Amino acid sequence: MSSDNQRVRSIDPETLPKHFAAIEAEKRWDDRWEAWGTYRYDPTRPRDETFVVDTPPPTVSGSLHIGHLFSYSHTDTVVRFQRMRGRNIFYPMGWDDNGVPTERRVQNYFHVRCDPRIAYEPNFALEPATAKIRKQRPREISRQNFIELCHGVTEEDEQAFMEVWRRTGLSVDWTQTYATIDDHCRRLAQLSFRDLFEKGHVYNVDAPFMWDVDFQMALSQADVEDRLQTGAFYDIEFGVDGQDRGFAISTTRPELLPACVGVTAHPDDDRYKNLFGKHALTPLFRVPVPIFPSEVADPEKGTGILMVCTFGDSTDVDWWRQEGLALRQLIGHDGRLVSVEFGSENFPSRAAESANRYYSEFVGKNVAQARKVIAELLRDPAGSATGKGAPLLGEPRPVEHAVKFYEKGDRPLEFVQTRQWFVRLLDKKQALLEKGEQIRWHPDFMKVRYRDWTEGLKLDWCISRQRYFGVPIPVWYPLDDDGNPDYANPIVGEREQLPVDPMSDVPHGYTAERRDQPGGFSGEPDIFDTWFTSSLTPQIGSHWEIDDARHAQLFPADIRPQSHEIIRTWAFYTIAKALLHEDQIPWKNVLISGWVLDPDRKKMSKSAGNVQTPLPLIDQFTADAVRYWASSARLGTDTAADPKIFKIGKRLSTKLFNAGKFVLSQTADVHPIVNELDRSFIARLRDLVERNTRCFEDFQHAVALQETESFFWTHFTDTYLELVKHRARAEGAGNASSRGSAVAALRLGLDVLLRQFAPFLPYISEEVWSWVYAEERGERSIHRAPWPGSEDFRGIEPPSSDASFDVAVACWAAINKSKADAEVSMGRETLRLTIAASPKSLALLEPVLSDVLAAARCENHALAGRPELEEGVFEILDAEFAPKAEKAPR
RNA sequence: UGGCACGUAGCUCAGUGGCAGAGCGCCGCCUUGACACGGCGGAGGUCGGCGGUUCGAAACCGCCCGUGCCAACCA
Repeated sequence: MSSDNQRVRSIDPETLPKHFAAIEAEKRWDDRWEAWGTYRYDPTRPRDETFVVDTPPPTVSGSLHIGHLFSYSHTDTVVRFQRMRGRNIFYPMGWDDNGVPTERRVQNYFHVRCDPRIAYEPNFALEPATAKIRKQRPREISRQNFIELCHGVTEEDEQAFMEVWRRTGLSVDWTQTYATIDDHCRRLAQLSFRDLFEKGHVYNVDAPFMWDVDFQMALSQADVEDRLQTGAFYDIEFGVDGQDRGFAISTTRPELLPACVGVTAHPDDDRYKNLFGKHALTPLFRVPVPIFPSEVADPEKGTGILMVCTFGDSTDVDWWRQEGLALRQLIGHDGRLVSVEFGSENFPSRAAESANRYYSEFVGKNVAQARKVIAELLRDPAGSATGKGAPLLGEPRPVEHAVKFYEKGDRPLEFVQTRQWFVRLLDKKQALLEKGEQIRWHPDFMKVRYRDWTEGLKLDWCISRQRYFGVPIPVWYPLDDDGNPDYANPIVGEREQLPVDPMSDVPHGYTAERRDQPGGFSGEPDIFDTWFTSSLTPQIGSHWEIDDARHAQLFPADIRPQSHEIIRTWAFYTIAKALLHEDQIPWKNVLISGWVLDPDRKKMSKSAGNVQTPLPLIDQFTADAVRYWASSARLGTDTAADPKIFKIGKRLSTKLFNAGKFVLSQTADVHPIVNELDRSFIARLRDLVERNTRCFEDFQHAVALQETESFFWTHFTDTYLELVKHRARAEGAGNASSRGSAVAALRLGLDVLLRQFAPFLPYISEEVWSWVYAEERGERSIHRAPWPGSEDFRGIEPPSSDASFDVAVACWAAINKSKADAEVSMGRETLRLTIAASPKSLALLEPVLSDVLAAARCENHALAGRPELEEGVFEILDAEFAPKAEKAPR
């Protein structure tokens, strides 16, 4: 070797540890990436170079589980690919701390209750409640002070969450972090409300609406789920007012009998036709109620005729509206029956005295208790509306039926008349559906969930919640001279004034003294539905209404990753907001990750008690290994948390470590890639890169991982590397070219494969990259290195035959099989053998034969043409292997 | 009740019209100089069932069965 030739940069394998010390390396790289600003967003670069992620803000009360890690890993894989393609990545993290879970935690932790009427107390601080304090009544504090306590508690959680994300290797730009309760987000949410108000998309109305009696708050359609419950049909005999006859209705809610306001049956039902226009008389309470026909009544169900109450379900509300029925609200906000006076104007009765006697047994009871009471009373013949015996006919018949519940609630919803704020959506279904079509959904079929939900929308979006920890609705109401609020003319906070808390801040044009005074103003005590803020995450990142230039850079986002169970909430509301504010789509692509299942294929969830937390898994298997498992799942596919898969990932990263050690410890002169086998390997590598690039562009990361892993194992370590390792080590002046070609191809192979793996296995790929490539390529982090492309293969001649690589591998495998059959090690020297194959195959073998023979350690060989053998098939004849050496020379 | 997805080797899953695949597990062998946290070789499948389209179906169509999810079913 002449001394003026340039040597490749190599490592001394002795300087590397025997095994990859993952935990140490993960920490080291996390620190360096942070110090280097590897994942920092650059606001000076143009939009078309920027890739924007609308990150899901995890709820910070509670803890992250492996399902979070799963879907966030998918996002990170996409992001790392795009970064290597040169895109300027905007990848923030958000914390969702609004909502009921945080509220409950703070109430318990400090033993406090929020009362929004109380004034803010500056410099307020509390210690966690002691046992002694807990025995006293909870301390009542202002909303702003309550929010500050929530902040304190959530900050600890945020730190813990950030630690998990860092150890997962998420390439988040932590300088862009937001929290849904912080000033910025409250301002954005209130700006959103103001914009919707100005555009006429929001309204408030006092009307019956879905209500959870435990949380004592209104709900939106998306908060509600059906649960199958066992109930019972009660057949109850009603009288006909002024006549001596009766009929039987069927109901599952007999306790609402005192709230009965009407009776209805199908207009074509011959049994009841003659009753329409007359009045029925309820048993026990003897209230006359109108009997009217309704198409909605099902003659097949129950007795075919039913009572309409205030309010058993949403159909009752419809009838109440359509028929102009009376309103007899018995169920209070707390779910207990309120006191009423039969014989009064709104509760007429033909027997007020007995009605009040009966009803006195209901007052203060909850629904379940009231049902028991009425079940007994209905057995009393004295209560009959017809005088023909007990009102209850027969025994209640058990029935399974769907009942609406708040998804976080324990008792069925009631319909209660309250004043709430709404966003008008029902008139915008078509536009919402069109926006859904403009967004690309991955996998595509998830779009159906959005479409079904949107088409099935029955109610406008109720956005007011009777809670404290959240974003206040920025509204005050003028009070007239009698002190009554003018809800039709609310005062909305001015843009520059936001964020405001109307319970402590004062509207423009008023002074604080005029709060709750006649002629003054009154603040809205409610807060927004948590989705009202969460639906703005793209705008929160882009600083909509605050920084127009930044908004133009970052909106709409490129991707929205999320899970499928919140398509009807988070995705739906975000699309709605972008539509209402700017007639835009909020993002170009939605990436839906599946659920993580436990080893028994059950959904992993807190309520099921089968959750796994990420850190122990990372400690045990390494972050790369856990990410490998996550990345191996396609979008939308539910996936079991399987230790077997983590182990495969760990094995892969070990293999990369070892292969890297081998390849980069080879020494040789810098030399072009010229040998046939080397060129055919590089041609294969080039195909891989092209396929993977297409996969990533189409969000098929799992396919890219599978392809890369399979190539790495099947075409690199198990074959190519074994076939050329002898040539790569061959000393001697005559070997400089072939040796240099082998080393160059090995190094290019490793280089490209590391970069193919980098989005999935950020730590091990960075580690191996740092040994040589970082300096050699002038890119200190692989995660900022360019994604491989044609420039990596420039100047390398294609192989003379596309088949060279396969032929070499097939021939070598045939020799290996003969060794396996002879039960000798693969490394055993082969004294002689005959390679039989078709003449064509032998011709193809010729340019790579020397590498095959070297790998087989074969000293003497013969070739035998066998036209009958299929092309590419090799048979080994007359193989003779050296006897086992006593001991290896080294 | 409707919609969507899924059903392929013992397990976990790839495979969108052309010879049924991978990893794990299993069996046998090999300590070779990157790696025993390794390597080589092997066994193992009627692709849920039935019918259809096609020269050809695991794949496309229809029906059925099973599993999961979503939505509905509230008198």
